[in-house]
Amino acid sequence: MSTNSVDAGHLRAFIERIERLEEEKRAIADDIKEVYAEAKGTGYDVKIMRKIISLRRQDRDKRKEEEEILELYLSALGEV
Amino acid sequence: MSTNSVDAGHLRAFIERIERLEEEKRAIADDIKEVYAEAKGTGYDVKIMRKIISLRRQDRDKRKEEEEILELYLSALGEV
Amino acid sequence: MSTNSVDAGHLRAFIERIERLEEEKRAIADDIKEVYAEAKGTGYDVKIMRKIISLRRQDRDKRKEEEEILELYLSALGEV
Amino acid sequence: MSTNSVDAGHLRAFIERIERLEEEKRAIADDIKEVYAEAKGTGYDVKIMRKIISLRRQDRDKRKEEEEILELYLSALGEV
DNA sequence: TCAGATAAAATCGCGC
DNA sequence: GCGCGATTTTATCTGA
Repeated sequence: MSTNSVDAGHLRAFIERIERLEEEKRAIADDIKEVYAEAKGTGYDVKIMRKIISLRRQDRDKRKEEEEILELYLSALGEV
Repeated sequence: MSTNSVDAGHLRAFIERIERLEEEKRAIADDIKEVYAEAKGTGYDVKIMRKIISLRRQDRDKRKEEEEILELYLSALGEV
Repeated sequence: MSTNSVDAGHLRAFIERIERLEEEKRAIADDIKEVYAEAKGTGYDVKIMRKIISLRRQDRDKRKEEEEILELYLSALGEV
Repeated sequence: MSTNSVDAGHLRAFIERIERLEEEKRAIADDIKEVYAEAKGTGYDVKIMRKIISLRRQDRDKRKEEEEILELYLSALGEV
């Protein structure tokens, strides 16, 4: 009985932590939207901006992956 | 020329702001995942947690919409 | 060779089925628009109608989710 | 008073008609999903299928638009 | 006709 | 690896 109520309190704490984090996430998503709106207001094309950001992210990911592969090679060599 | 470089700089600034915000968003998403993992580690069922959180979110959304429709009703009455 | 042409024919059949279904879907969407237009023509506020419909849909969805979480609870208890 | 109740009944009728149509629309959307699933089950790539369908739709739209422009030209000539 | 809101489709990411 | 839920992107619609 006591165990259950403690557990319930713990579960509630987890859930509220997640909800707070999701709220923060939503706030940031709104900030992003605002920046896009501001950029649009100064004449930039949002669709193009999204493409640029997407390409840059792909570049980063690609570079990171290449580094990881390099690491793998190096550690494999170390084990020879 | 000067105009273009200024504009380009401005666009770059917008893009970097967005990229920073997206990075923050990703960090929070990771935090959320960690909380789920921790809750799972203490024995809670993640699927049920998600459902609970989803239901609570629906409650909030519904309440918000009900307030909005009340506003709509009132403004509609005001126009009679 | 024979295999390819059969497969191509099969793919074509899938695609045409989907296109026909999408056409039906579009027709129904048009019907819905017409009903809204007709309601508007008899003096109803479309925005309010949409809100009402949205709230009713939320009710249904929430009820469905509540049943699902009940299932989850029961199955979780069954595993104790 | 009588007017209001009649109106309410009428509004309810409109809403229920729309809800029925939306239900049909959802059913067709489900059918489409099923066809995709079936195609996937027989080895087709859903992403590619979507591309094909999208391209074919664009073709149709383009052709329709060209026909409309042709109509415009012809009627403009008729008015000369 | 266009912006802003709404809804739909496509994509991504997770848990199982 | 697949289904499913969330997110993001695209298309549609309405009101100014």
